[in-house]
Amino acid sequence: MTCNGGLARVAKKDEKRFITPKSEDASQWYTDVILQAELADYSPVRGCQVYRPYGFAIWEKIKAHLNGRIIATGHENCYYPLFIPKSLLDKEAEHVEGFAPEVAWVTHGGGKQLDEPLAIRPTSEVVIGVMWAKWLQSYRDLPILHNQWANVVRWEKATRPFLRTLEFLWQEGHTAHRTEAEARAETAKMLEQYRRHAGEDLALFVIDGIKSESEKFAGAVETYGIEAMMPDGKALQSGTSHFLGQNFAKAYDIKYLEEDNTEQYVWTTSWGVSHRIMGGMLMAHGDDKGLILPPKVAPVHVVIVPIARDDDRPLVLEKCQGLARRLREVVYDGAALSVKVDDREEFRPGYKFAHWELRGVPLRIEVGPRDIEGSTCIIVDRLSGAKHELQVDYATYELDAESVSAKLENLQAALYARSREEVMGRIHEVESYEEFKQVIAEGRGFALAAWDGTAETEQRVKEETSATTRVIAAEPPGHNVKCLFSGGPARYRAYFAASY
RNA sequence: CGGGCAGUAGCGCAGUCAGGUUAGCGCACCUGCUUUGGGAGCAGGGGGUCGCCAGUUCGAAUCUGGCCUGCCCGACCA
Repeated sequence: MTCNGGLARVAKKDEKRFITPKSEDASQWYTDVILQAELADYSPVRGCQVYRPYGFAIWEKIKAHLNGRIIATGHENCYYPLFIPKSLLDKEAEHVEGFAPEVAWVTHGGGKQLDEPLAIRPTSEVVIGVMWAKWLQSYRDLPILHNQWANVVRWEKATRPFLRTLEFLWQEGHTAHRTEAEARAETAKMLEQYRRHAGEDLALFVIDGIKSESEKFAGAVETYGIEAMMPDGKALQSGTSHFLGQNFAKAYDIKYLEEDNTEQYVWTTSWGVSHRIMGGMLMAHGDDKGLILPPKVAPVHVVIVPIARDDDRPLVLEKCQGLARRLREVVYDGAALSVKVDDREEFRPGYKFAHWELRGVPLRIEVGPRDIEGSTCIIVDRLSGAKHELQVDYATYELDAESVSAKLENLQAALYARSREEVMGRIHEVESYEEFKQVIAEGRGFALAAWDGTAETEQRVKEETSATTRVIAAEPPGHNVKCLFSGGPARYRAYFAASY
Protein backbone atom coordinates (compact mmCIF):
# COMPACT_ATOMS: atom_id res chain seq x y z
CA MET A 1 0.00 0.00 0.00
CA THR A 2 1.49 3.31 -1.03
CA CYS A 3 1.27 6.35 1.13
CA ASN A 4 -1.05 8.13 -1.28
CA GLY A 5 -3.31 5.12 -1.62
CA GLY A 6 -3.55 4.93 2.12
CA LEU A 7 -4.57 8.57 2.42
CA ALA A 8 -7.20 8.22 -0.26
CA ARG A 9 -8.67 5.27 1.55
CA VAL A 10 -8.76 7.12 4.84
CA ALA A 11 -10.70 9.97 3.21
CA LYS A 12 -13.19 7.53 1.73
CA LYS A 13 -13.75 5.56 4.89
CA ASP A 14 -14.27 8.74 6.84
CA GLU A 15 -17.04 9.80 4.51
CA LYS A 16 -18.98 6.70 5.47
CA ARG A 17 -18.88 7.59 9.11
CA PHE A 18 -20.45 10.98 8.64
CA ILE A 19 -24.12 11.59 8.19
CA THR A 20 -25.45 12.72 4.82
CA PRO A 21 -25.14 16.53 4.73
CA LYS A 22 -28.50 18.15 5.39
CA SER A 23 -27.85 20.64 2.62
CA GLU A 24 -27.48 17.74 0.19
CA ASP A 25 -30.44 15.54 1.11
CA ALA A 26 -32.55 16.61 4.09
CA SER A 27 -34.59 13.43 3.99
CA GLN A 28 -31.58 11.11 4.19
CA TRP A 29 -30.00 13.42 6.75
CA TYR A 30 -33.05 12.98 8.95
CA THR A 31 -32.87 9.19 8.82
CA ASP A 32 -29.09 9.19 9.38
CA VAL A 33 -29.18 11.52 12.32
CA ILE A 34 -31.97 9.69 14.13
CA LEU A 35 -30.15 6.37 13.87
CA GLN A 36 -26.63 7.63 14.46
CA ALA A 37 -27.44 9.98 17.32
CA GLU A 38 -29.17 6.96 18.86
CA LEU A 39 -32.53 8.65 19.24
CA ALA A 40 -34.58 5.80 17.86
CA ASP A 41 -34.34 2.59 15.88
CA TYR A 42 -36.68 0.50 13.79
CA SER A 43 -38.52 -2.31 15.52
CA PRO A 44 -39.33 -5.79 14.21
CA VAL A 45 -42.80 -4.50 13.26
CA ARG A 46 -43.07 -2.30 10.20
CA GLY A 47 -43.62 1.35 11.00
CA CYS A 48 -42.94 1.06 14.72
CA GLN A 49 -39.93 2.56 16.42
CA VAL A 50 -37.94 2.01 19.58
CA TYR A 51 -37.08 5.08 21.62
CA ARG A 52 -33.51 4.77 22.74
CA PRO A 53 -32.51 6.54 25.97
CA TYR A 54 -31.26 9.77 24.40
CA GLY A 55 -34.30 10.09 22.14
CA PHE A 56 -36.64 9.32 24.99
CA ALA A 57 -34.87 11.87 27.18
CA ILE A 58 -35.60 14.55 24.59
CA TRP A 59 -39.24 13.45 24.43
CA GLU A 60 -39.46 13.59 28.21
CA LYS A 61 -38.14 17.16 28.19
CA ILE A 62 -40.75 18.11 25.60
CA LYS A 63 -43.42 16.39 27.68
CA ALA A 64 -42.36 18.21 30.82
CA HIS A 65 -42.79 21.60 29.16
CA LEU A 66 -46.07 20.81 27.46
CA ASN A 67 -47.45 19.06 30.52
CA GLY A 68 -46.60 22.13 32.56
CA ARG A 69 -48.68 24.27 30.23
CA ILE A 70 -51.58 21.82 30.32
CA ILE A 71 -51.61 21.67 34.11
CA ALA A 72 -51.15 25.44 34.43
CA THR A 73 -54.28 25.95 32.33
CA GLY A 74 -56.33 23.95 34.81
CA HIS A 75 -56.35 20.43 33.37
CA GLU A 76 -55.90 17.18 35.29
CA ASN A 77 -53.93 14.20 34.10
CA CYS A 78 -55.52 10.77 34.09
CA TYR A 79 -55.43 7.57 32.08
CA TYR A 80 -58.09 5.78 30.08
CA PRO A 81 -57.63 2.26 28.67
CA LEU A 82 -56.07 1.16 25.41
CA PHE A 83 -58.96 -1.00 24.15
CA ILE A 84 -62.29 0.20 22.81
CA PRO A 85 -65.11 -2.32 22.18
CA LYS A 86 -66.25 -2.28 18.56
CA SER A 87 -69.87 -1.53 19.43
CA LEU A 88 -68.86 1.66 21.23
CA LEU A 89 -66.53 2.88 18.49
CA ASP A 90 -69.36 2.47 15.96
CA LYS A 91 -71.66 4.98 17.65
CA GLU A 92 -70.35 8.23 16.15
CA ALA A 93 -70.79 7.65 12.42
CA GLU A 94 -68.46 10.32 11.02
CA HIS A 95 -65.79 9.52 13.57
CA VAL A 96 -65.78 5.78 12.92
CA GLU A 97 -65.87 6.28 9.17
CA GLY A 98 -62.89 8.60 9.35
CA PHE A 99 -60.83 6.16 11.35
CA ALA A 100 -62.03 2.81 10.02
CA PRO A 101 -59.14 2.21 7.61
CA GLU A 102 -56.46 2.81 10.23
CA VAL A 103 -57.84 0.99 13.26
CA ALA A 104 -55.97 -2.08 14.54
CA TRP A 105 -58.15 -4.79 16.07
CA VAL A 106 -57.59 -7.36 18.78
CA THR A 107 -59.67 -10.41 17.95
CA HIS A 108 -58.21 -13.03 20.27
CA GLY A 109 -57.48 -13.17 23.98
CA GLY A 110 -56.95 -15.90 26.54
CA GLY A 111 -56.48 -18.39 23.74
CA LYS A 112 -59.98 -17.83 22.35
CA GLN A 113 -61.62 -15.65 19.76
CA LEU A 114 -63.27 -12.69 21.52
CA ASP A 115 -67.05 -12.31 21.38
CA GLU A 116 -66.51 -8.68 20.41
CA PRO A 117 -63.36 -7.34 18.72
CA LEU A 118 -61.46 -4.65 20.61
CA ALA A 119 -60.11 -1.64 18.77
CA ILE A 120 -56.72 -0.39 19.84
CA ARG A 121 -57.46 3.30 20.37
CA PRO A 122 -56.61 5.56 17.44
CA THR A 123 -57.68 8.37 19.83
CA SER A 124 -59.78 8.29 22.97
CA GLU A 125 -62.90 10.44 22.46
CA VAL A 126 -65.02 7.29 22.54
CA VAL A 127 -63.81 5.60 25.68
CA ILE A 128 -63.62 8.92 27.49
CA GLY A 129 -67.12 9.90 26.39
CA VAL A 130 -68.51 6.62 27.66
CA MET A 131 -66.98 7.19 31.08
CA TRP A 132 -68.17 10.78 31.28
CA ALA A 133 -71.71 9.68 30.48
CA LYS A 134 -71.44 7.44 33.53
CA TRP A 135 -69.98 10.05 35.87
CA LEU A 136 -71.66 13.26 34.83
CA GLN A 137 -74.85 14.29 36.63
CA SER A 138 -75.01 17.98 37.43
CA TYR A 139 -73.90 21.25 35.87
CA ARG A 140 -71.86 21.48 39.07
CA ASP A 141 -69.66 18.67 37.70
CA LEU A 142 -68.62 20.85 34.75
CA PRO A 143 -66.31 21.65 33.20
CA ILE A 144 -64.40 18.38 32.95
CA LEU A 145 -60.79 19.15 31.99
CA HIS A 146 -58.85 15.94 31.44
CA ASN A 147 -55.58 15.15 29.73
CA GLN A 148 -53.73 11.91 29.20
CA TRP A 149 -50.28 10.97 27.97
CA ALA A 150 -50.71 7.80 26.01
CA ASN A 151 -49.80 5.68 23.04
CA VAL A 152 -52.25 5.30 20.18
CA VAL A 153 -52.19 3.17 17.03
CA ARG A 154 -53.10 4.18 13.50
CA TRP A 155 -52.35 1.73 10.71
CA GLU A 156 -50.56 4.12 8.38
CA LYS A 157 -49.30 3.07 4.97
CA ALA A 158 -46.14 5.13 4.77
CA THR A 159 -44.17 5.65 7.95
CA ARG A 160 -41.12 7.62 9.10
CA PRO A 161 -39.53 7.79 12.55
CA PHE A 162 -41.40 10.30 14.73
CA LEU A 163 -43.18 11.97 11.80
CA ARG A 164 -45.59 9.10 11.17
CA THR A 165 -45.46 5.78 13.00
CA LEU A 166 -48.06 3.05 13.53
CA GLU A 167 -47.85 3.41 17.28
CA PHE A 168 -47.13 6.85 18.55
CA LEU A 169 -46.83 8.71 21.81
CA TRP A 170 -48.89 11.78 22.41
CA GLN A 171 -50.93 13.83 24.76
CA GLU A 172 -54.67 14.09 24.26
CA GLY A 173 -56.76 16.60 26.15
CA HIS A 174 -60.51 16.12 26.43
CA THR A 175 -62.87 18.62 27.95
CA ALA A 176 -66.61 19.00 28.48
CA HIS A 177 -68.40 22.30 29.00
CA ARG A 178 -71.79 23.74 29.79
CA THR A 179 -71.85 26.19 26.93
CA GLU A 180 -70.78 26.37 23.34
CA ALA A 181 -68.90 29.62 24.00
CA GLU A 182 -66.90 28.03 26.80
CA ALA A 183 -65.97 25.03 24.65
CA ARG A 184 -64.94 27.29 21.79
CA ALA A 185 -62.80 29.35 24.16
CA GLU A 186 -61.14 26.16 25.37
CA THR A 187 -60.36 25.10 21.78
CA ALA A 188 -58.73 28.48 21.13
CA LYS A 189 -56.90 28.49 24.45
CA MET A 190 -55.21 25.15 23.82
CA LEU A 191 -54.29 26.05 20.25
CA GLU A 192 -52.55 29.09 21.70
CA GLN A 193 -50.76 26.91 24.25
CA TYR A 194 -49.54 24.71 21.41
CA ARG A 195 -48.32 27.70 19.45
CA ARG A 196 -46.43 28.96 22.48
CA HIS A 197 -45.03 25.52 23.29
CA ALA A 198 -43.69 25.25 19.74
CA GLY A 199 -42.22 28.74 19.81
CA GLU A 200 -40.99 29.13 23.37
CA ASP A 201 -39.96 25.56 24.21
CA LEU A 202 -39.03 24.04 20.85
CA ALA A 203 -37.95 27.27 19.13
CA LEU A 204 -40.27 26.44 16.24
CA PHE A 205 -42.13 29.24 14.54
CA VAL A 206 -45.52 27.89 13.43
CA ILE A 207 -48.54 29.29 11.69
CA ASP A 208 -51.94 28.58 13.16
CA GLY A 209 -55.53 28.74 12.08
CA ILE A 210 -58.64 26.80 11.30
CA LYS A 211 -58.56 23.71 9.09
CA SER A 212 -60.68 23.34 6.01
CA GLU A 213 -63.72 21.01 6.04
CA SER A 214 -61.77 18.25 4.31
CA GLU A 215 -58.76 18.52 6.62
CA LYS A 216 -60.65 18.55 9.89
CA PHE A 217 -60.83 15.75 12.45
CA ALA A 218 -63.47 13.10 11.79
CA GLY A 219 -66.30 13.93 14.14
CA ALA A 220 -65.32 17.54 14.85
CA VAL A 221 -67.31 20.66 14.09
CA GLU A 222 -64.09 22.63 13.67
CA THR A 223 -60.42 21.76 13.80
CA TYR A 224 -57.63 24.24 14.42
CA GLY A 225 -53.98 23.46 13.92
CA ILE A 226 -50.43 24.65 14.14
CA GLU A 227 -48.26 24.02 11.10
CA ALA A 228 -44.48 23.98 11.07
CA MET A 229 -42.40 24.34 7.90
CA MET A 230 -39.65 21.86 7.12
CA PRO A 231 -36.42 22.62 5.21
CA ASP A 232 -37.74 20.86 2.09
CA GLY A 233 -40.73 23.20 1.87
CA LYS A 234 -43.24 20.70 3.23
CA ALA A 235 -45.56 21.65 6.05
CA LEU A 236 -45.86 19.53 9.18
CA GLN A 237 -49.10 19.51 11.14
CA SER A 238 -47.71 19.74 14.64
CA GLY A 239 -50.74 20.02 16.87
CA THR A 240 -54.53 20.14 16.55
CA SER A 241 -57.34 21.48 18.69
CA HIS A 242 -60.91 20.42 17.97
CA PHE A 243 -64.24 21.98 18.78
CA LEU A 244 -66.44 18.89 18.83
CA GLY A 245 -69.77 20.65 19.39
CA GLN A 246 -72.30 18.17 20.76
CA ASN A 247 -71.46 15.41 18.28
CA PHE A 248 -69.84 13.10 20.80
CA ALA A 249 -72.20 14.17 23.58
CA LYS A 250 -75.16 13.03 21.49
CA ALA A 251 -73.51 9.84 20.25
CA TYR A 252 -72.38 8.77 23.72
CA ASP A 253 -75.19 10.31 25.72
CA ILE A 254 -73.05 12.71 27.75
CA LYS A 255 -75.75 14.63 29.58
CA TYR A 256 -76.19 16.56 32.79
CA LEU A 257 -78.98 18.28 34.67
CA GLU A 258 -79.03 22.06 34.26
CA GLU A 259 -79.92 24.62 36.92
CA ASP A 260 -83.43 24.79 35.49
CA ASN A 261 -83.81 21.01 35.92
CA THR A 262 -83.59 20.24 32.19
CA GLU A 263 -81.33 17.58 30.73
CA GLN A 264 -78.63 19.02 28.49
CA TYR A 265 -75.88 17.64 26.31
CA VAL A 266 -72.36 18.91 27.04
CA TRP A 267 -70.11 20.69 24.54
CA THR A 268 -66.76 18.94 24.15
CA THR A 269 -63.29 19.63 22.84
CA SER A 270 -60.18 17.58 22.27
CA TRP A 271 -56.62 18.55 21.41
CA GLY A 272 -53.41 16.68 20.84
CA VAL A 273 -49.71 16.96 20.23
CA SER A 274 -47.72 13.87 19.34
CA HIS A 275 -44.08 12.89 19.12
CA ARG A 276 -44.32 14.10 15.54
CA ILE A 277 -43.54 17.59 16.83
CA MET A 278 -40.22 16.21 18.08
CA GLY A 279 -39.41 14.99 14.57
CA GLY A 280 -40.31 18.41 13.23
CA MET A 281 -38.09 20.12 15.76
CA LEU A 282 -35.14 17.87 14.94
CA MET A 283 -35.54 18.42 11.21
CA ALA A 284 -36.00 22.16 11.48
CA HIS A 285 -32.97 22.99 13.61
CA GLY A 286 -30.26 20.50 12.63
CA ASP A 287 -27.30 21.18 10.36
CA ASP A 288 -24.70 19.20 8.44
CA LYS A 289 -23.00 18.16 11.68
CA GLY A 290 -26.18 16.75 13.19
CA LEU A 291 -28.81 17.86 15.66
CA ILE A 292 -29.08 21.27 17.25
CA LEU A 293 -31.28 20.98 20.32
CA PRO A 294 -33.01 24.00 21.80
CA PRO A 295 -31.52 24.22 25.32
CA LYS A 296 -34.96 23.93 26.94
CA VAL A 297 -35.38 20.39 25.62
CA ALA A 298 -31.75 19.26 25.56
CA PRO A 299 -31.12 16.35 27.96
CA VAL A 300 -27.52 17.55 28.33
CA HIS A 301 -26.87 21.29 28.36
CA VAL A 302 -23.10 21.27 28.65
CA VAL A 303 -20.58 18.58 27.81
CA ILE A 304 -17.09 18.99 29.22
CA VAL A 305 -14.32 17.42 27.18
CA PRO A 306 -11.04 16.91 29.04
CA ILE A 307 -7.91 17.27 26.96
CA ALA A 308 -5.02 15.43 28.55
CA ARG A 309 -2.00 13.24 28.08
CA ASP A 310 -1.36 10.43 30.51
CA ASP A 311 0.65 12.66 32.85
CA ASP A 312 -1.96 15.40 32.99
CA ARG A 313 -4.93 13.11 33.07
CA PRO A 314 -5.66 12.91 36.82
CA LEU A 315 -5.35 16.67 37.25
CA VAL A 316 -7.40 17.55 34.18
CA LEU A 317 -10.16 15.10 35.09
CA GLU A 318 -10.29 16.42 38.62
CA LYS A 319 -10.66 19.98 37.35
CA CYS A 320 -13.33 18.91 34.86
CA GLN A 321 -15.34 17.20 37.59
CA GLY A 322 -14.96 20.24 39.84
CA LEU A 323 -16.13 22.51 37.06
CA ALA A 324 -19.09 20.20 36.37
CA ARG A 325 -20.08 20.27 40.05
CA ARG A 326 -19.98 24.06 40.04
CA LEU A 327 -21.99 24.30 36.82
CA ARG A 328 -24.66 21.97 38.20
CA GLU A 329 -25.37 24.69 40.78
CA VAL A 330 -26.37 26.99 37.96
CA VAL A 331 -30.11 27.30 37.45
CA TYR A 332 -31.38 27.27 33.90
CA ASP A 333 -35.04 27.09 32.89
CA GLY A 334 -36.03 26.50 36.50
CA ALA A 335 -33.75 23.54 37.15
CA ALA A 336 -30.14 22.57 37.63
CA LEU A 337 -27.97 22.69 34.54
CA SER A 338 -27.40 19.23 33.08
CA VAL A 339 -23.64 18.79 32.74
CA LYS A 340 -21.76 15.76 31.46
CA VAL A 341 -18.03 15.12 31.62
CA ASP A 342 -16.95 12.91 28.75
CA ASP A 343 -14.17 11.11 30.58
CA ARG A 344 -13.97 8.13 28.21
CA GLU A 345 -10.35 7.17 27.78
CA GLU A 346 -10.77 5.36 24.51
CA PHE A 347 -11.65 8.42 22.45
CA ARG A 348 -9.64 11.46 21.57
CA PRO A 349 -11.02 14.99 21.91
CA GLY A 350 -11.81 15.48 18.22
CA TYR A 351 -13.96 12.38 18.21
CA LYS A 352 -15.84 13.59 21.26
CA PHE A 353 -16.48 17.00 19.71
CA ALA A 354 -18.10 15.36 16.71
CA HIS A 355 -19.97 12.87 18.90
CA TRP A 356 -21.73 15.54 20.95
CA GLU A 357 -22.26 17.85 18.01
CA LEU A 358 -24.12 15.02 16.27
CA ARG A 359 -26.29 14.77 19.38
CA GLY A 360 -27.01 18.49 19.43
CA VAL A 361 -25.65 19.36 22.87
CA PRO A 362 -25.94 23.18 23.13
CA LEU A 363 -22.62 23.98 24.84
CA ARG A 364 -19.22 22.32 24.94
CA ILE A 365 -16.43 23.20 27.34
CA GLU A 366 -12.86 22.14 26.66
CA VAL A 367 -10.42 21.90 29.56
CA GLY A 368 -6.75 21.12 29.03
CA PRO A 369 -3.48 21.79 30.83
CA ARG A 370 -3.09 25.15 29.08
CA ASP A 371 -6.52 26.25 30.32
CA ILE A 372 -5.83 25.19 33.87
CA GLU A 373 -2.53 27.04 33.74
CA GLY A 374 -4.22 30.20 32.47
CA SER A 375 -7.35 29.97 34.69
CA THR A 376 -9.62 29.67 31.74
CA CYS A 377 -11.55 27.19 29.61
CA ILE A 378 -12.88 27.15 26.07
CA ILE A 379 -16.65 27.33 25.63
CA VAL A 380 -18.31 26.64 22.29
CA ASP A 381 -21.97 26.94 21.37
CA ARG A 382 -23.50 24.41 18.99
CA LEU A 383 -25.21 26.93 16.74
CA SER A 384 -22.34 29.26 15.82
CA GLY A 385 -19.46 26.91 16.68
CA ALA A 386 -17.52 29.94 17.86
CA LYS A 387 -14.94 29.31 20.57
CA HIS A 388 -14.73 31.71 23.48
CA GLU A 389 -12.62 31.83 26.62
CA LEU A 390 -14.29 31.70 30.01
CA GLN A 391 -12.39 32.62 33.16
CA VAL A 392 -12.29 29.88 35.79
CA ASP A 393 -10.49 29.86 39.11
CA TYR A 394 -9.54 26.20 39.34
CA ALA A 395 -8.90 26.42 43.09
CA THR A 396 -12.40 27.58 43.99
CA TYR A 397 -14.22 26.99 40.66
CA GLU A 398 -15.26 30.60 40.78
CA LEU A 399 -16.64 31.54 37.35
CA ASP A 400 -19.17 33.77 35.63
CA ALA A 401 -22.11 31.38 35.83
CA GLU A 402 -24.45 34.02 34.46
CA SER A 403 -22.62 34.02 31.18
CA VAL A 404 -23.17 30.27 30.82
CA SER A 405 -26.92 30.43 31.32
CA ALA A 406 -26.97 33.55 29.15
CA LYS A 407 -25.37 31.56 26.35
CA LEU A 408 -28.15 28.98 26.62
CA GLU A 409 -30.81 31.66 26.58
CA ASN A 410 -29.20 33.30 23.59
CA LEU A 411 -29.01 29.99 21.75
CA GLN A 412 -32.68 29.28 22.44
CA ALA A 413 -33.60 32.77 21.20
CA ALA A 414 -31.34 32.57 18.17
CA LEU A 415 -32.86 29.25 17.11
CA TYR A 416 -36.35 30.70 17.33
CA ALA A 417 -35.34 33.83 15.44
CA ARG A 418 -33.80 31.69 12.72
CA SER A 419 -36.91 29.50 12.55
CA ARG A 420 -39.16 32.55 12.34
CA GLU A 421 -37.10 34.08 9.57
CA GLU A 422 -36.98 30.79 7.70
CA VAL A 423 -40.76 30.28 7.86
CA MET A 424 -41.61 33.90 7.06
CA GLY A 425 -39.35 33.66 4.06
CA ARG A 426 -41.28 30.61 2.95
CA ILE A 427 -44.69 32.23 2.97
CA HIS A 428 -45.44 33.36 -0.56
CA GLU A 429 -48.49 35.45 -1.25
CA VAL A 430 -49.40 34.34 -4.73
CA GLU A 431 -51.55 36.22 -7.22
CA SER A 432 -52.03 33.59 -9.89
CA TYR A 433 -52.43 29.84 -10.16
CA GLU A 434 -49.23 29.78 -12.25
CA GLU A 435 -47.31 31.43 -9.44
CA PHE A 436 -48.97 29.05 -6.98
CA LYS A 437 -47.85 26.01 -8.96
CA GLN A 438 -44.29 27.33 -9.08
CA VAL A 439 -44.10 27.83 -5.32
CA ILE A 440 -45.31 24.29 -4.69
CA ALA A 441 -43.33 22.59 -7.45
CA GLU A 442 -40.10 24.25 -6.39
CA GLY A 443 -40.61 23.26 -2.74
CA ARG A 444 -40.56 26.87 -1.61
CA GLY A 445 -43.07 26.41 1.21
CA PHE A 446 -46.47 27.96 1.85
CA ALA A 447 -48.50 29.55 -0.91
CA LEU A 448 -50.95 31.99 0.65
CA ALA A 449 -53.81 32.21 -1.79
CA ALA A 450 -57.32 33.60 -2.13
CA TRP A 451 -59.69 30.63 -2.22
CA ASP A 452 -63.41 30.28 -2.78
CA GLY A 453 -63.59 27.86 0.14
CA THR A 454 -65.15 25.00 -1.79
CA ALA A 455 -64.12 21.39 -1.39
CA GLU A 456 -64.21 20.97 -5.19
CA THR A 457 -61.53 23.61 -5.73
CA GLU A 458 -59.46 22.24 -2.89
CA GLN A 459 -59.66 18.72 -4.33
CA ARG A 460 -58.71 19.91 -7.81
CA VAL A 461 -55.70 21.84 -6.51
CA LYS A 462 -54.62 18.79 -4.57
CA GLU A 463 -54.83 16.58 -7.63
CA GLU A 464 -53.03 19.06 -9.84
CA THR A 465 -50.27 20.19 -7.47
CA SER A 466 -50.31 17.80 -4.46
CA ALA A 467 -50.67 20.84 -2.21
CA THR A 468 -53.43 20.92 0.38
CA THR A 469 -54.82 23.67 2.55
CA ARG A 470 -52.91 23.67 5.80
CA VAL A 471 -54.78 26.37 7.68
CA ILE A 472 -57.05 29.26 6.77
CA ALA A 473 -55.63 32.70 7.53
CA ALA A 474 -57.42 34.77 10.15
CA GLU A 475 -57.53 37.81 7.86
CA PRO A 476 -60.19 37.43 5.14
CA PRO A 477 -59.57 38.51 1.55
CA GLY A 478 -60.53 42.06 0.57
CA HIS A 479 -63.68 42.93 -1.32
CA ASN A 480 -63.94 41.72 -4.91
CA VAL A 481 -60.92 39.46 -4.58
CA LYS A 482 -61.25 36.43 -6.85
CA CYS A 483 -60.43 32.82 -6.04
CA LEU A 484 -57.10 31.96 -7.62
CA PHE A 485 -58.37 28.64 -8.85
CA SER A 486 -62.03 29.04 -9.81
CA GLY A 487 -62.25 32.78 -10.54
CA GLY A 488 -65.31 32.95 -8.29
CA PRO A 489 -65.50 35.23 -5.27
CA ALA A 490 -62.77 34.42 -2.73
CA ARG A 491 -64.06 33.49 0.68
CA TYR A 492 -60.79 32.85 2.48
CA ARG A 493 -57.07 33.32 2.31
CA ALA A 494 -55.55 29.92 2.92
CA TYR A 495 -52.06 28.61 3.41
CA PHE A 496 -51.48 25.81 0.91
CA ALA A 497 -48.45 23.51 0.97
CA ALA A 498 -47.24 20.01 0.35
CA SER A 499 -47.25 18.26 3.69
CA TYR A 500 -45.91 15.32 5.64
C1' C B 1 -51.87 0.25 -1.72
C1' G B 2 -49.13 1.11 -6.87
C1' G B 3 -44.08 2.24 -9.41
C1' G B 4 -38.69 2.09 -8.61
C1' C B 5 -34.30 0.66 -5.63
C1' A B 6 -32.21 -2.27 -1.81
C1' G B 7 -31.31 -6.41 2.09
C1' U B 8 -24.04 -10.48 2.74
C1' A B 9 -20.57 -9.33 10.64
C1' G B 10 -22.89 -3.61 14.67
C1' C B 11 -22.26 0.04 10.16
C1' G B 12 -20.78 0.80 4.89
C1' C B 13 -19.81 -2.42 0.91
C1' A B 14 -17.39 -6.34 -2.74
C1' G B 15 -18.67 -11.17 -4.38
C1' U B 16 -24.40 -12.71 -7.52
C1' C B 17 -24.43 -11.56 -14.40
C1' A B 18 -21.31 -16.92 -15.97
C1' G B 19 -23.72 -22.03 -9.06
C1' G B 20 -18.15 -25.38 -7.12
C1' U B 21 -12.40 -25.42 -1.50
C1' U B 22 -12.23 -22.39 4.90
C1' A B 23 -17.61 -15.87 1.94
C1' G B 24 -13.78 -11.12 1.60
C1' C B 25 -12.62 -5.65 2.56
C1' G B 26 -12.95 -0.85 5.39
C1' C B 27 -14.94 1.15 9.81
C1' A B 28 -16.66 -0.34 14.57
C1' C B 29 -15.62 -4.05 18.67
C1' C B 30 -11.74 -6.85 22.12
C1' U B 31 -6.20 -7.06 23.92
C1' G B 32 -1.42 -4.57 24.16
C1' C B 33 1.83 -0.48 23.29
C1' U B 34 2.31 4.47 21.62
C1' U B 35 -1.05 8.75 21.39
C1' U B 36 -4.68 12.93 23.02
C1' G B 37 -6.42 21.28 21.71
C1' G B 38 -11.28 18.82 15.51
C1' G B 39 -13.38 12.03 13.97
C1' A B 40 -5.26 8.69 16.22
C1' G B 41 -1.22 4.88 14.78
C1' C B 42 0.84 0.03 14.89
C1' A B 43 0.43 -5.17 16.14
C1' G B 44 -2.63 -9.18 17.45
C1' G B 45 -7.79 -11.03 17.93
C1' G B 46 -13.25 -12.13 18.05
C1' G B 47 -17.60 -11.88 15.22
C1' G B 48 -21.51 -13.97 9.41
C1' U B 49 -27.48 -20.32 9.36
C1' C B 50 -25.41 -14.29 2.99
C1' G B 51 -33.56 -10.99 5.19
C1' C B 52 -37.20 -15.38 5.62
C1' C B 53 -39.66 -19.78 3.37
C1' A B 54 -40.04 -23.07 -0.52
C1' G B 55 -38.10 -24.94 -5.19
C1' U B 56 -34.24 -26.29 -9.11
C1' U B 57 -29.40 -28.83 -8.65
C1' C B 58 -24.63 -33.82 -7.01
C1' G B 59 -23.82 -28.79 -4.99
C1' A B 60 -27.15 -22.20 -3.97
C1' A B 61 -24.95 -15.80 -1.11
C1' U B 62 -25.25 -16.75 -6.55
C1' C B 63 -30.82 -19.51 -10.44
C1' U B 64 -36.69 -19.59 -9.82
C1' G B 65 -41.18 -18.41 -6.96
C1' G B 66 -43.51 -16.44 -2.69
C1' C B 67 -43.15 -13.50 1.62
C1' C B 68 -40.94 -9.81 5.13
C1' U B 69 -38.36 -5.22 6.00
C1' G B 70 -36.12 -0.43 4.68
C1' C B 71 -35.44 3.86 1.26
C1' C B 72 -37.35 7.20 -2.87
C1' C B 73 -41.82 8.73 -5.78
C1' G B 74 -47.17 8.61 -5.95
C1' A B 75 -52.01 7.37 -3.66
C1' C B 76 -54.09 7.31 1.27
C1' C B 77 -54.00 9.82 6.05
C1' A B 78 -56.36 14.56 12.09
